[in-house]
Amino acid sequence: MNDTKLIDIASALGISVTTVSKALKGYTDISKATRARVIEMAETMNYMPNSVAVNLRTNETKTIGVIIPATVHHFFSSVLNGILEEAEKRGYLVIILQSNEKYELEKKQLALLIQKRVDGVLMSLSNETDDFTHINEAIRKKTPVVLFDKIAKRVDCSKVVINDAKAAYDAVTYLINKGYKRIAHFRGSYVPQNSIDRFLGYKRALEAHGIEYDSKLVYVCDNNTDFEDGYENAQKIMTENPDIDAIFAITDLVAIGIIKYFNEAGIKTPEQVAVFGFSNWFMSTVISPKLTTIDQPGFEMGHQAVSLLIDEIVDIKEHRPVTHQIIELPTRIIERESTVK
Amino acid sequence: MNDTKLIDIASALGISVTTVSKALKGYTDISKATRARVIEMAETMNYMPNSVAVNLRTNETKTIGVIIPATVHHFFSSVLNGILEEAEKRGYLVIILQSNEKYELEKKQLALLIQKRVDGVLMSLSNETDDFTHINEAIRKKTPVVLFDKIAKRVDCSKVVINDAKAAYDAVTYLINKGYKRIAHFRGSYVPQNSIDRFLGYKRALEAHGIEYDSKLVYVCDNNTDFEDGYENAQKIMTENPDIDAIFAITDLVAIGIIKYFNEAGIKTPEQVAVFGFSNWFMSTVISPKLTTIDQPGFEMGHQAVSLLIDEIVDIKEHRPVTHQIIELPTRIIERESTVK
DNA sequence: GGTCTTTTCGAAAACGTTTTCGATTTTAAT
DNA sequence: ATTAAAATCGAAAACGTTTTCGAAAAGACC
Repeated sequence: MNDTKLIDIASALGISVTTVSKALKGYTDISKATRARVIEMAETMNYMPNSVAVNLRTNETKTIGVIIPATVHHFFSSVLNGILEEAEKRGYLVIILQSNEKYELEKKQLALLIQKRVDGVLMSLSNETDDFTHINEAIRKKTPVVLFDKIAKRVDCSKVVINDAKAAYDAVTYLINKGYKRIAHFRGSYVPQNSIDRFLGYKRALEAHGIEYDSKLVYVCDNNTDFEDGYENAQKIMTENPDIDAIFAITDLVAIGIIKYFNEAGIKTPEQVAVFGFSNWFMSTVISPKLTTIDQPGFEMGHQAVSLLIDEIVDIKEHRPVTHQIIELPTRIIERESTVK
Repeated sequence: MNDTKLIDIASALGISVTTVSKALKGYTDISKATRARVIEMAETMNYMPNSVAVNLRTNETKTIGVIIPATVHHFFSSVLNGILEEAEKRGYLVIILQSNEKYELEKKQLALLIQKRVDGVLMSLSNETDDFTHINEAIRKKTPVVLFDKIAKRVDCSKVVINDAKAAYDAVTYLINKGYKRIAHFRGSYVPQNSIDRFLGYKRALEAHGIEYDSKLVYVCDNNTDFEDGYENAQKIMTENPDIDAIFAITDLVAIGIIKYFNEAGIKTPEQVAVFGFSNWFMSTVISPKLTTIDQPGFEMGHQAVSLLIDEIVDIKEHRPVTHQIIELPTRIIERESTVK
């Protein structure tokens, strides 16, 4: 009920709060004897330091903020798990905020986190964000920021990403090597960097292997209900371009929508049309046929992002020079049934 | 870089910090004129109150803690979204912790949150938790706790739940009415209340409709990898009890594991064996056949839990008597393909 | 102009720690 | 025994607010 404070221990022992504080924190100018007494008394009185007071005095909160653009789902839930695990390991708490892909909200939330005196913030940008002064402002105020997944190249801070263009290039190259020739792409909307990069990777892979790029084979999935998008566009493409033999989808969810339509329409996967996903979401092993996809290491991304951030926090604290790193996590092709005849 | 504080505004204006503070907080004993000057100066100096100092002085942090037992996935991601949305709306930040179904961790994390001086905590219990003194202790220390989903009946606090027993009863009754006679149950482990209640609902529905309960038809899924559990137990039950005609699974994920095995083994769903899930997880519409399930309103649950918690926080703050409520959210059967021949 | 009320402001304490710096005591050295 | 060095402790300031309470100034009234 009534928390015990330093002064309670002090008066119970007839010594000063200074001595109690020092004893508890292991200062060397306290005798073994009194330290032992303090520690024991602290235990019996069930003392727990008041974090808020400590925060005020030490000017650090052992808390980091996280801003993610979308609802906690699929890929971001993996990232979040990685973040939570690593933060816990390093003794930090994490405050989560969702910007819902809105720039204004993202900006407001970042300000809120700084006001809360978090020691650093992790963020993945909203689709709308094309002005980065709020982030630069945070960095200028000595609140370290590290960006992950949806980043801004122009912001000078640490980042952890995958190479979307390369991953997409690899995927399409894989399909070409497997003998597929008329490869469609179900892309995302036009703004986010990921969507653009994956599209570019697709296009370059085609061109690099002497296959002419045909814009009619690119369908846009931008309803934010990836699954439905995949389903409907699959239906559409099979009437408009029935001669395709493979689809590279921007997301596993889109791919699963495609497969579902194919299953219902009696279109054989991969015999008639192969399907390639992106992310290696858990469900891709459950669907039939199992989905070939790109493994996007969300958990690892969360891990690394926290690690980078906390390293920077302690560097700043100890007045060491900070160095910004860009970690590019490797992706790899997970070959399953949806592309092997 | 260097944040402006009250004293900066004060000295810029040649007045006291007291006056500045009061002006900013709308105290009535400050003249219109000086208030205007203060507010303007605060704006131009870009003043933002130091939350930590405010927290210390006011003894509240406008922050709530959330402890969930499992990794942010499936059902809990919906709850989390509901929590985040409602907390944002009411001006609270949220700190997330995962207990990984471990009692010791849950206990430690609760203590951590209290030490951090969160204004309240939301928790869903770990599977291991059968001692509730840590929770009672928190409540005794005037940190309100509200339990959701995986609750303990014996703890005196607000709760938001579904009626697991009734939902399960309804599900099994539905199966019986559909003509299924030999209905198995894939249950969860023995400790969590949900698991118990769903099992009891299953058993009661059988008995209420003149079907003898057969303990051999109950399989336990307690590996925390629900999907695999479903898959393996499906394999097992078809050799041990090949005469079943339906399975009521404790979770959509278990159900999906079952369906996956059936699909691979050539067992027709629902013709040979019907499958009934629980939660109405998004993926249940993607699997073939689409899964009949119970809709469990996770998002709404998060909403209500936050609402209850914050109401209690302000009641305590204003010294009003607190009243504990138990909100039971309605569930409903979502009929899909896995149970209709 | 004097009294009384209202308006407007600020000094100071408080929240619970941490840390500097000096004071006192003990031990070591001669 | 004297002095120097080491060990042990505590007073006080500081972190940035909020809020109480009293004081001063201004306005109202006769």
